Amino acid sequence: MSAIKPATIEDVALIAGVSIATVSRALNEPGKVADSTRRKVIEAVAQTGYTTNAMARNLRMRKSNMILILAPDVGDPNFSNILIGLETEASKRGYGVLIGNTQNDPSRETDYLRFLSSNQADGIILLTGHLPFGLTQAGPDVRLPPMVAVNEPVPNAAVPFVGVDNIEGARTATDHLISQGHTRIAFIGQSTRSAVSSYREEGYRRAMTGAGLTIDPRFVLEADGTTESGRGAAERMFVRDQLPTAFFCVNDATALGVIIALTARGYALPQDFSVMGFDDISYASFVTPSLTTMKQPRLQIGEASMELLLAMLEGADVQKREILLRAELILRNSVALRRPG
Amino acid sequence: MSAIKPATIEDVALIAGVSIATVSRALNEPGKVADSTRRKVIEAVAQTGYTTNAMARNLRMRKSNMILILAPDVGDPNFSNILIGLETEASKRGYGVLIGNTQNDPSRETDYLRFLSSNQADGIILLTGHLPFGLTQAGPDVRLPPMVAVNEPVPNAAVPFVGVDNIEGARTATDHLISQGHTRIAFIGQSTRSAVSSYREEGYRRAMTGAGLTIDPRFVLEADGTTESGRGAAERMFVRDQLPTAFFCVNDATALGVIIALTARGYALPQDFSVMGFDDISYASFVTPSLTTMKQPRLQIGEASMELLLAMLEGADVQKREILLRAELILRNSVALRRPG
DNA sequence: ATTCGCCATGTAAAGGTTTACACAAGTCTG
DNA sequence: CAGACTTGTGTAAACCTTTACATGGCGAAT
Repeated sequence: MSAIKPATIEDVALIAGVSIATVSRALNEPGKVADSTRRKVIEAVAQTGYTTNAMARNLRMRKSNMILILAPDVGDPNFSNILIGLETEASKRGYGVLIGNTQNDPSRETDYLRFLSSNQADGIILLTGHLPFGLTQAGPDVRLPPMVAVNEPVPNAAVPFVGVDNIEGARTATDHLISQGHTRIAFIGQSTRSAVSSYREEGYRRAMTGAGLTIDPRFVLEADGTTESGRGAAERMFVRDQLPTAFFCVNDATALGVIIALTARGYALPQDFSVMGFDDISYASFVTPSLTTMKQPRLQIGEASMELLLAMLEGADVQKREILLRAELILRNSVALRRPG
Repeated sequence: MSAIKPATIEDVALIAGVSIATVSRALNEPGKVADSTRRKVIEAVAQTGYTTNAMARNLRMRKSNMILILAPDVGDPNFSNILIGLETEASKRGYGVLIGNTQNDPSRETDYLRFLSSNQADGIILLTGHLPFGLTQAGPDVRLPPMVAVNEPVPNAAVPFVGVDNIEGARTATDHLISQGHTRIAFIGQSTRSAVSSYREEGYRRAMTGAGLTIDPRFVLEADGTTESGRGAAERMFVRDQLPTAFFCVNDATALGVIIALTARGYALPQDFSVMGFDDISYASFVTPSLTTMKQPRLQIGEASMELLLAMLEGADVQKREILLRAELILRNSVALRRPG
């Protein structure tokens, strides 16, 4: 019974005894068709096992119902739940999700744009923090395809953004350290090159200032966000004569590096030092001591950004919109009351 | 200069002064066209910024150059590097990768099949360990779409499989414990329901038998592969009068549970007990003690499975092929020499 | 000089939809 | 009861390619 060729709309029309136009309408705009004929069509569809050929539909409608996700590293633990959120929301709305792992390689970024130019994707979710190379190349005045930046905003471009409120989150984190009695609090992170990092530093500064604390400039150290950089920064701290009692790190990976360095020096955590991260990556609860951190609402970030992009595709006129979600304080064991000493 | 409508092959033909057929040939089968006209076409393409409309091509060629990846949980840490491998290989060959997060929900599994039936995907990479619900529904004799099972083989179906050699890997792991002087080695895992687990148990048994060791049946405990189940299994062990000196766990999550249970009971690891995992998940090196385990070659698994699927699509007649890759022993700190006592 | 074959190109069909437009048959309205 | 409007359906164009087949020119072989 399984036909070697899949049934087309014509087969259905023939069986139902109507024209192909009516079949199309019966399926897509049921209201525009008489009840009796609609029933005949439905019956014929069931009989043939017809499914509409998406290629033909897409060609005709100039729309693929497909979204391209560009990420520098699909394996990033920060990425997975965002991806689930993106996919869930897209799927709910009948869209498919196409992934592009760019590794920050300009040629790959450009290559993936072919999905757009060849009409295989309707829009882009951008997790790279910059426009794909092929678009920046085209000059500043080129008309951008529908897209939404997630996690990392795109500098100098009117791209709607969805992400966590880094300033507010960093402030909450720092406030937590302050509430535990800490006053000499270091910030480990890189503010010069990464927008995310500079927002988190800003939150740290506001919390410190807000609490009437002064920031010792020697307590603000560069680290590029890797575990290794966190380790190195903590080491550099120990050439100072005065030490902080707490470290607020730009992200969990950095915090992990700091923990490794402090542990290696024989300190007991969190008794001797408190360490705070940001992100709540998947293994934050498994390190020793388990990491007190700010949890990014990744699922919601994914859902919200896809929702925004689909709204744009469906004509909603989103200009320079920005959606900031709150990070949540996760209390674990790497932060403790400052020792009375 | 940016046309409101993208250029079609007809525009190019007009400018180059040839027919659209020649343009198509110049681009797709350069050998079949005179050098001089090919140059004219290339020139015209550059001038118009033409890119071929993939929808039209796909419609005509009945091929989408798109692969659907079905996974129960895209966020699984085991999944990310496989995904990178899949994507890299696909991209290299000009294919796109579509993801479907099924959460083992039959309705979602069925839903994603629409990508196949509507010609939006040419084949499936299956990480779920079972046929998508919509296909099993269709009866056993239904012609399966091109697909490759990864990580978890599909029972009772002629689906080519790519994954790690679990028997050999588990044997290597157990041999390592034996080489450290252990003789009372427990196996924590679930063999009844999961094929992967039963292979790993088989490897464990072969290693034990091969070394002339007997397996105490009380040392083989059920655990469903979660951290919590590992913790529970370890707890149940302690109602016995005799204890093992080493635990080989079906995966790292389980091993982590065992470590947590042992640590909570006040034991020092690895001095008091050795614990071995399997998988080398991303945070295996961050737990305390860091986990000695078998590393799955995830990148290669991803690449090999995509390679196989694409070969099938391009006509290679792969019947019941199986590609098994070797797991690699990763030495860390959760395994030590058995204490002489 | 005829035939053959090859090469480069053009013509037109096919792929499967959606939808603007046309048309016929009712149903209202005045 | 004529005209206007509504409702349901059909016809055919459009979406943009690829490719089977036809054509014409040209060199080689007979």
